[in-house]
Amino acid sequence: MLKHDQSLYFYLFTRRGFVPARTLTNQACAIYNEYDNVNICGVIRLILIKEESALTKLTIKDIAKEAGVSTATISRVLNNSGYVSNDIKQHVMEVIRKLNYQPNAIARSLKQEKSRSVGIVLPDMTNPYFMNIARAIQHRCFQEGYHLLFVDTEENPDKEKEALDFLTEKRIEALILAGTGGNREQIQAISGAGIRVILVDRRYSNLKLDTVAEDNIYASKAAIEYLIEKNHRRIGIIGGPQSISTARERRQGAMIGLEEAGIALAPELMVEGDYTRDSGTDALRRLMALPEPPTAIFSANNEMTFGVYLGMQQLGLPLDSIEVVSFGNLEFSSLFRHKLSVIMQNPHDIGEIVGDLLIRRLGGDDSETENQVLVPKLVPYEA
Amino acid sequence: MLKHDQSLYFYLFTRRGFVPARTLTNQACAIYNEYDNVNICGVIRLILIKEESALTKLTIKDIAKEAGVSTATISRVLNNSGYVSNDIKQHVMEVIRKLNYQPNAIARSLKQEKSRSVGIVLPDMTNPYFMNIARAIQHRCFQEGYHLLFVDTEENPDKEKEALDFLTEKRIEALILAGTGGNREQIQAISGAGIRVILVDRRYSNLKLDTVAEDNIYASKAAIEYLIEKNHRRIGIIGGPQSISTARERRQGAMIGLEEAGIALAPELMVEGDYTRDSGTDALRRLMALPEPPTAIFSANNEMTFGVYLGMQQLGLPLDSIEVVSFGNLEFSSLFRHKLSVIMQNPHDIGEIVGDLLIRRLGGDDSETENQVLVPKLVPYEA
DNA sequence: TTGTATGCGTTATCAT
DNA sequence: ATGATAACGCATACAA
Repeated sequence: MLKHDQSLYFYLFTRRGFVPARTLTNQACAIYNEYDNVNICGVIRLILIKEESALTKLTIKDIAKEAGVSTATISRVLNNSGYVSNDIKQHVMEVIRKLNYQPNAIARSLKQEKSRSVGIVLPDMTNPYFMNIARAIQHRCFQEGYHLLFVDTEENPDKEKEALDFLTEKRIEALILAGTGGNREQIQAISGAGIRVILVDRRYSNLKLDTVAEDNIYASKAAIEYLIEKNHRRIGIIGGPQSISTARERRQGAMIGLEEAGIALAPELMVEGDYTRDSGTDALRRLMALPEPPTAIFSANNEMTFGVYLGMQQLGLPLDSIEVVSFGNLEFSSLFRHKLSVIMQNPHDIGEIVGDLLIRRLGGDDSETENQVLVPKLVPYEA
Repeated sequence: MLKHDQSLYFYLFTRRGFVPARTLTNQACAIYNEYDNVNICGVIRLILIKEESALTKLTIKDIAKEAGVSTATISRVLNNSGYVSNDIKQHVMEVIRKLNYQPNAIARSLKQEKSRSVGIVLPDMTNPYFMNIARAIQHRCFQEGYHLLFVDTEENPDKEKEALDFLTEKRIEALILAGTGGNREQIQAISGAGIRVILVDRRYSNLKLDTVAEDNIYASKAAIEYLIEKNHRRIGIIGGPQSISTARERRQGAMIGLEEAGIALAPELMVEGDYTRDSGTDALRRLMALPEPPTAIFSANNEMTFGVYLGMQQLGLPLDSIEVVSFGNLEFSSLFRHKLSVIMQNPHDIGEIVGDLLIRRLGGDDSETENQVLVPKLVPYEA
């Protein structure tokens, strides 16, 4: 129950006007407590009543009237623009605070023809890799007064198309895209319309767009070299969907590694998954069913690798019976004593680079398209 | 280079008007190729030029002029509202398609006084638990024409406050909140302003708001009972930050479990972490340093549990030397043969329930505040 | 069935 | 230094 001696505020702002809370009778307290039938303390109750109907509904006109000045002046105060005397400024700010006014960002956007929003289109919102990228970007955007409109395409080009339409209707000023591989024309069109597009993680050949991605070819090659150095000769390669650039590059890097070592490519050792867990399990089964199964595996992403281990378990194979090198961070690898080495990616760094580039581009930097490459490190398991 | 016989489209839509691409001379091709100095194939180039400057800049007036009707008619076609003859409708849609017009969602929002946006405030964007919730909600929202404005508070009440201010300025129609525990007044105010608030995962006592959360007390009690049944008597309890409702409830449930079994609460066995990995490692160290260390541990979330295992490794303890029950999904648990049981949470289900409730509320459902509770299941490890 | 005109809440241009 | 007012792009009440 509200007890009047608990009040930290001097006034209750009710529909009947201001009531000095310190002088409230217990009876009055009872009435306010009835108000919405919740038992909460005085401070909260006070604010509950005060805010009611205010927040969100007030316009610059209300403030102007209350402050006895024009809307232009209010606007100038809000934006720190033009001249406005200190007295009036103080007074206006006081009124704004008192009435708890918040400017309408939608109207502002319309007038300024600037949405101050950035679209970010990702293939999987639940994947910490992408969300670590996203978080770093958001952090930077928020600082600069931009906000992110997220859409998850679930690797589906049709959803991606919907997402892109949606975002352009929202008049995003820039687009961050880890694409499905489709919708090239639309992406090109968006870029052509003056919306800055930054590709992240995944490239589009033939599209001249800012890109921040990892050197998949180099890292995959290094992974194969590592396995060869450990005397493996039959290496299973579990690749991803070839519509995605990272999968193509990782496959290519692996092949280069084998080639340079003078090891003939064995087609039966190259299987294509779709970056999902199940496809990893399936790939392992196929590999182990070969007359001469591999002694080591290179897997193009972490989900498939997880599937590989689940597969080993299902087949009754010891988890260290096969040496594995996998792209992507695998949390549990630090707990394993198994033969699992990972190619650590840097989602946070990628996000920061994208964020910086984004802010630069939004700031009007029209210089040549950039192509930033990060080199992920191979982390061998500790024996 | 663009070769004119590669063209799949009949026309190039340039600033000089339509140019039939099939009749382009090689010289003309060279010119177009110079256009932005990118070597791409004819089809993409075509679209590049076509879209340039169009998308995003056109207004309803342009369409009206081009179609020879009034803006009102265009609006009616766009919204399927009011009467409009079939002929005109067809014609207008054709013009829209031809010019690639997309309505300005910002202007529409201002006019309709509906942002069609929903704020979602989460403590950690990189946590798959929350993102699984978010994804289900987003899915539903997208279907219904709403979009989500995400903000990550990083468990910081100050950032949360900023986020809430930001979102109300964007005139969100509803707010989904997994809160830090602070900002009660502001949350109450938002609700009071007619913005529907739905709490998810974490409750706020005294705030009468729709809530969808898990039965942490029940599940924690069950966890303790499970351990007791396995003859553990010294059970370490690693709790989370008590400002967060889930942490309070999990602690309370554990205590109830012990009490009902007639086991005295040993204060030295109850340590408080902060839901982070490091704090889990730290907690384990403290527990194992006791004169009489626990034989089992109940951990209030998955991150801390991971820390616990890292700690065991650091201390040189076998990972199965201590029986553990942990809240939250731990991916690797399915690969472990260790004594790790988990309380599986249902983020996707939570998201779906929130999504349904949200759409109902946005549809004007003003019925009594709802309090939905999901019961997470204890999944014992397989010996 | 279609068109005209007004206003949504701002900002910015022009006066004063 | 401050105020009046015209847009921004769209939806809608009202006229025709």
